Amino acid sequence: MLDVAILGLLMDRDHHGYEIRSQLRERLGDSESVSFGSIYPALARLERHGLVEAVAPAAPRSPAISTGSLAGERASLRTLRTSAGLGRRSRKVYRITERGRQEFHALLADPTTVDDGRTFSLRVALARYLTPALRVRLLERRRQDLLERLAEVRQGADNPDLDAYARSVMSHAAHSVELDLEWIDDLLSIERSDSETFAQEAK
Amino acid sequence: MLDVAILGLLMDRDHHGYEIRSQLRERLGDSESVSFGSIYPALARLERHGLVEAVAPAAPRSPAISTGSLAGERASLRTLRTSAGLGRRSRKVYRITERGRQEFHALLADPTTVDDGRTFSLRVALARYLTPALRVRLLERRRQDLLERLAEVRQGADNPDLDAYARSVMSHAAHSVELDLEWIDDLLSIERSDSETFAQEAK
DNA sequence: GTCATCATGTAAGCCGTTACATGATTGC
DNA sequence: GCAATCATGTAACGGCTTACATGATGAC
Repeated sequence: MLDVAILGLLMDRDHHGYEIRSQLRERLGDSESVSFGSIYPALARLERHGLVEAVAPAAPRSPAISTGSLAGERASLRTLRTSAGLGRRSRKVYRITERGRQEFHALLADPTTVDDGRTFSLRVALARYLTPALRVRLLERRRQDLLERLAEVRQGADNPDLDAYARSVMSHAAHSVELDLEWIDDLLSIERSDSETFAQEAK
Repeated sequence: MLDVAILGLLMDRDHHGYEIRSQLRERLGDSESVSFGSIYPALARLERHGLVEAVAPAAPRSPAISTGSLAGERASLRTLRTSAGLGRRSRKVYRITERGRQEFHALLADPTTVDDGRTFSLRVALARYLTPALRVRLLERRRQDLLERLAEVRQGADNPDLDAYARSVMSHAAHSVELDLEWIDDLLSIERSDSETFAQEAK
């Protein structure tokens, strides 16, 4: 799922690795920060697979004429790692490729992966890249899972075998799932009113 | 954290591996079930470390006199794997040892591990095994972390750069954290009123 | 007699972490 | 000149999953 998240951020604009960590929290709502030891290898892998590419950032002074020499190689690497005059140096900025965009859409819509809370939130945060029909499918699937979970934790909350602390955990879990369900129902009703507004989507 | 969870279940009563998975959900509120491929190796490891031991379940007919022979070894294994006449067979039932109890308390109270939502819930579910002071420490730590997270997601919810879906994720995350905080504050006020009721705890 | 459920276990591998190594830039 | 922050990367390792292999019991 890290791959979808990174590709999702790059759909918006170019990023360098260090930045991606904070963006994951700020834009995609990721609660436990992923470590750099995950991010850099992931970017390298995505680059090897041709889904992203390193770019020379904006305002390229001395446009890096390739001389074919070793010196030229080093120079272009330096250019690659030089930022847009904003002070910082030695950044490696990545851009998503066309293949990356295709892969992103495929991963985001993949019906075989079962969502937990984290991946579901990630997908909703990127839901503008899904079709209305895929959004509804995503939401309804999660809704079904949460209804089952709700029945389970409600039973736990009423279980007299459990002590007060364990019951409290169960009852809080129930409230938490209820809140999630309200959220999903809100999102679903928005999807439905939208599709009424422009009565055009294929049934 | 699987170790604490398993040991926590065994603090209550003996369990066999297959049962532990369901108990994790039903009694400890674990939302994503851990697989058997995790549980059995964990039990084997705990047994190697002497924290749990396999027991011959109740009503041990033919008390398994050790003959030293290979046949005897097999027989005692069979006894070990025979359940308390409740139909089921070939279960391996585990009991926590004294060292296991010590280790359990140490792990549960360990101040060096930072809790995420999952481990925090687990610890609260097992909070009856903590002293009042340790419970308060656990709750207050988590409270602090959540306050920081709340500030972050509230900013995200107000960020006009984000589209409606991403903002919705942030705003739901905020509500979710608020619910968690209410829960924690409830638990804290209970802890405090309890310690007033029996005004005895060392300050 | 065969299917669903209960039950244990192993092996391969994924995905992520921590710890380490390196170095540039900014502010004091 | 030194510390804090920004920035990239590697290596070792940990924990958990999936898939596989095996087998007993109870229900139909």
